[in-house]
Amino acid sequence: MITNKNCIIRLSRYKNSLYRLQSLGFVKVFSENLADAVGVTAAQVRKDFSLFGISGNRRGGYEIGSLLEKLNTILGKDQVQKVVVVGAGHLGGALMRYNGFEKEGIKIAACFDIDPATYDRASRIPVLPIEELRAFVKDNAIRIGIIAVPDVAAAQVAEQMSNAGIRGILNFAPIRLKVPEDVTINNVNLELELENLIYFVNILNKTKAK
Amino acid sequence: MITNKNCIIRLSRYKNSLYRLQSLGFVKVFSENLADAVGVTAAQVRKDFSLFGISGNRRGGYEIGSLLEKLNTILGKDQVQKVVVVGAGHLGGALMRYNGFEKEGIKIAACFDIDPATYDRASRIPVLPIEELRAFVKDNAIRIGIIAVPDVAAAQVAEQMSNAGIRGILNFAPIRLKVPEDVTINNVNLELELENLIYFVNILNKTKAK
DNA sequence: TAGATTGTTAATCGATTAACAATC
DNA sequence: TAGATTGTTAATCGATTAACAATC
Repeated sequence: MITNKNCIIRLSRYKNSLYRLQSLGFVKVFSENLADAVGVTAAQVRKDFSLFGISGNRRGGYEIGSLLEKLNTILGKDQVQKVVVVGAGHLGGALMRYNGFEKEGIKIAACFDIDPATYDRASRIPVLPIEELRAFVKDNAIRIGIIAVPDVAAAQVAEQMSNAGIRGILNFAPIRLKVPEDVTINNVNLELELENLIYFVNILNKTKAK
Repeated sequence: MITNKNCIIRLSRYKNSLYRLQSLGFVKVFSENLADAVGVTAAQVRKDFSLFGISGNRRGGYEIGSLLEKLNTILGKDQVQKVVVVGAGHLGGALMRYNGFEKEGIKIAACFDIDPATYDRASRIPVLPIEELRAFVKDNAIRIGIIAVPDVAAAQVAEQMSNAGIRGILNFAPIRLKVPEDVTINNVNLELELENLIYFVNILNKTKAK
């Protein structure tokens, strides 16, 4: 329905800010407050909400509890989301051990690799042969996968994921993946992010020097 | 001068595609070719170039070699960029061992942490006490830092970086950092990326079900 | 009621694209 | 020259913001 990525990212931010406000004891919030907390305009907040049919109370603002419920439903946070990681290298390992996902209702169900030395079925998060990806994804109704393999292997992994039934891919490999159009890809390209920072640091430095 | 992040990201993509084309033996390229390779329109390519005063040859397109030179200068790739990492945990460790940075001319010069158990001055990339950050950054004229610490520590690290003279921060902690306006921040928020994927997977699924 | 805030429409802004004169 | 491609202006598109009538 709504396909603007920035808008959805803002919904996530509203949600996070609302939890903070709630933990501070607030029960209601005005678009103005929330806008300040997230760093957007009040009009943006109201517009975003109206896009999703979320309405408040003219004069009384929004009730945080019910607002959070609606946002959580929209964002699919009403159930734990299971994801798989492919690539048990340094990055894959870091992701498996990262505990920030849990509190967001995201669970890494398993990791897959081609190297038998990495396999570990007894681990809290099992590391399995890539050949088992398809069956595992089907059996566990997984729809999200994370690609944490070297760039030369990424295209093939994306295809395997797509064939297995995965419909959303978080890709850490610095290459552009081709997938069917019903598969969504979010890229995290660290080289690109750093290169970008370098540019802005350089021009701001030059501008100052003038 | 130009402050549109998307535009700079496209320059990086042009650069990467041009290297590929060059390695295939091409010497010249038309805006149309490059646009296809990167997935934008030919008008976008020409517009981006003209924004940076890059001109080609009417009728003859652009000469890849000199184009790459100009892009590399704009993107600061004419010299190795040294960066520091703060946080020697799983993510920091993965970044230190990631070898994709080197071929992009990005060198992690050192890592810093508060936990003495992580310190290792003899390592290829030394792991040092956070107290030494400031001196190290000054001595090595570092301007880019990566935050790979838990979210509760991120704000303080950002301030230490900023005070030490760092002007660009790649932040992996899922919180919004406040820094002086001459410091550029790029955020990599994995929870947000996954949450975003979940949304799009869910709605595409629902749309199909209709 | 009077006053404040929402919900939505219209205006603005910025980025992308189309079109075409300039020109190699 | 004739033809193809650039460089740039104008048109389009989409997203953000301002404004204000509706209303609690």
